[in-house]
Amino acid sequence: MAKGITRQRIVAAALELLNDQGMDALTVRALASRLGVGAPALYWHVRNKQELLDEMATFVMRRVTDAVSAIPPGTGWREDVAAYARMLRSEYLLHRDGARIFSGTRIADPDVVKAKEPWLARVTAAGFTLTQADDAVDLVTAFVVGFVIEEQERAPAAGADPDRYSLAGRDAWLGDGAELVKAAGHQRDDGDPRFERQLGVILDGLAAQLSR
Amino acid sequence: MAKGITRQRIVAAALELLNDQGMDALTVRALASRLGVGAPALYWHVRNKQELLDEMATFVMRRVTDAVSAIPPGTGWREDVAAYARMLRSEYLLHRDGARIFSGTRIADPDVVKAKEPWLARVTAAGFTLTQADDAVDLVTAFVVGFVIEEQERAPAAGADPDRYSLAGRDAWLGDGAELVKAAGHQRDDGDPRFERQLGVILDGLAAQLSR
DNA sequence: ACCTGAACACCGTTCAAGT
DNA sequence: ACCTGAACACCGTTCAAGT
Repeated sequence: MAKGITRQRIVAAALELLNDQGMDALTVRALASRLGVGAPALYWHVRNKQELLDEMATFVMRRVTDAVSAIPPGTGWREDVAAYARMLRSEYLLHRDGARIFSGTRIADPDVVKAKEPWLARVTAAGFTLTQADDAVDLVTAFVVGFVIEEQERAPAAGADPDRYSLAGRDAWLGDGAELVKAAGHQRDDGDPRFERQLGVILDGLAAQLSR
Repeated sequence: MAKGITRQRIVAAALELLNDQGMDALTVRALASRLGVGAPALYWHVRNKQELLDEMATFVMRRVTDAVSAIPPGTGWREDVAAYARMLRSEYLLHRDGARIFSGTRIADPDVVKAKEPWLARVTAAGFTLTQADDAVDLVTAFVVGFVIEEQERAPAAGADPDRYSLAGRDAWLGDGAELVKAAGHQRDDGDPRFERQLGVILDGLAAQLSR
């Protein structure tokens, strides 16, 4: 029962392993032993590790597009764009080092790419040109990738220097001057509210394209 | 003359190696042999590879902040923000896999972080709150990181499947339907104009915060 | 068709020992 | 103080051989 390795089971196990142990522990050998086979066995089902990563990213993106597709029509472009951004972020956050690992991989399934179609249809119907709508997806995607990479990087890395992470420690590290930099650090709130504010800026910028 | 290894020389050589050979070839051993020493020698000057990467990223960010600091005052917040975005992108583009490698590293030099001070001063002077200015830096940074990761990923990876990269090949891969997705692919222009358009959206969004 | 065993050519890092 | 030689515990991947 432990055998009968399939592509899907490999991908599922790889995502579990990533969550449990993190990026560095996601090795072909560790993945194989979790599946109860030797490492070379995986190469029967998958060309190489990169193809495995692509498959993992495709799985995650499928969840994003499925969720976005489930949104009822007529909610307005702003909510459509925001929903995509939020789903992408939360799916990345679900997996350790998700943004770092999945960005820059290639979607392996055409259906996942094609899922952009209704999204583009809605946004263009709202008055955007096709190029503007396409830019909007890319802009939001780039923003989320960059945002979550930073977010996950800042995660509690065991054994990190606490002085660099506490506010007082950071102020001391910075030394004299730079009052605005320090004040900004103190006001800074992490996570959802910051994400929502910055996403709001992008949405406002997109809205400005309509009234021109 | 080949000896006398110093932290600076190590970082410089590492950046050269990255440019010449790419991310996967940036190994401690290859770096050491380029410097004419054995691999363990580097561990006298640098704690581990991560510290080396942090130092490389700090070097690159110093070039960005230097360039931004050189901008004469009074050019307006919009140009200040745009200049930062453009400098960050071009410095990343200067190094193979730059965005991927340097994102999620920690700045090692407080002076580089403190260089944000005049930038924050100018942007707040233009009417933004400190939180808005701080958000603006982060938003632009996240966008550039995400954008350039995608941009460098799409670079001519030797031995890639040309059918996935040519427009006709992509259309065939996509199969039937998804006319908007295909049309968007055909209209798509890469590089500078796309970057400028998307940056413009962000700038418009920031401008909207002032008129409220 | 699917998997194992053994091997190849590497990694980052440590540590005693040299100068 | 700075570097070498040798080693440790790993990597991703290949390939003949088994079933």
